[in-house]
Amino acid sequence: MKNKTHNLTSDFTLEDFIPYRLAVLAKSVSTAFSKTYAERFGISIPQWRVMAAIGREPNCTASSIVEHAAMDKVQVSRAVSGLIKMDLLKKKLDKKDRRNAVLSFTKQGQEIYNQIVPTGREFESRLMSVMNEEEQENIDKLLKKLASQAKKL
Amino acid sequence: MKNKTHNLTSDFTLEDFIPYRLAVLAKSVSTAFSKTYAERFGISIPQWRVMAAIGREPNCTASSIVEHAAMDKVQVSRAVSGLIKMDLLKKKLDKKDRRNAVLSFTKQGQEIYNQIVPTGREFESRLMSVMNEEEQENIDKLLKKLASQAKKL
DNA sequence: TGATATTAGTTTCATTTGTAACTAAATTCA
DNA sequence: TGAATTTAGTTACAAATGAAACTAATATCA
Repeated sequence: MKNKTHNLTSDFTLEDFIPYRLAVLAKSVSTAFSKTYAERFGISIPQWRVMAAIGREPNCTASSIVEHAAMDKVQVSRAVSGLIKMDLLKKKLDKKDRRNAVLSFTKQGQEIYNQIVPTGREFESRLMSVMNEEEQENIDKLLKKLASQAKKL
Repeated sequence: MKNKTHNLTSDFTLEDFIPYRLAVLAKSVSTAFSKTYAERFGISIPQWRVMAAIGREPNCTASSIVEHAAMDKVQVSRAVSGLIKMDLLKKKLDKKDRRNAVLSFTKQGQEIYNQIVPTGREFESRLMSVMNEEEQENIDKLLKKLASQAKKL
């Protein structure tokens, strides 16, 4: 590992800077991944997340998606309304508390979800295929550490 | 490591999905990092990258920034023009080839750069402080592998 | 030479995203 | 009860981003 203890501005290299590297990597992964489904299914990245969240927890509310998909309520609202227009989702008001809207797949939406998940898994496994088992365990652990630390900063 | 070999959609969890985890982590790191300089210096993330690139290679052109900062030419153009308005950068046309504009810091810009780099280093080292030396070497190596693989997908 | 293509960078316009204000329903509690 | 607050979700407006068209300068080569 390079010595990174400096007092001045000498030798500062963007390419080695972790926040920059994470941003570039995440963007490159997201872009490549979205190409595996964007034109095929006509959905965006936030819509993919919403589909995944509903697949995991059918009949959930938008608030539950906010909690599980790292999106704010505006993003969820927009993604959901797009998916409803595409007839992939339906929503019905909870009779007990009419603020809550319960979300579920339409028949079509369920079919697309069933195709989307294996596509995602395959992409992930191709991405991870450059690492052996031990390395995969390591990256899992290290990303967790970083994520937890990032939230504190 | 969890078994991720499935045929169907059972047990698909967004929280465990690497493309998602990278996106969430990168965003959380970027947001936290930009808070260390955004209001203090009044610059945006793309502007930070441009400052870093020029600090590394003074008197470079916008095209050189495109190559070293993972930004497209529109982003660079906009960031540069903002920094010029703020009087942190100046640009002069190359007499030999008047398409090229050579970029350099103003006195003010150099001063801000001199503060910005230690701030970035400090942020990075706080972020990385949750990992020991070996783990830091590992994450460096694994992010490189992932970045290289992502470009191929 | 001069028509065509390439390169550097900017501008324009459409889409996306973020922030704040808003509606509607339910809850709290004096 | 009923006024004030909270919660769920939407809408509206501003700022950021992306894609494509554009300007200006240089290079290519018939």
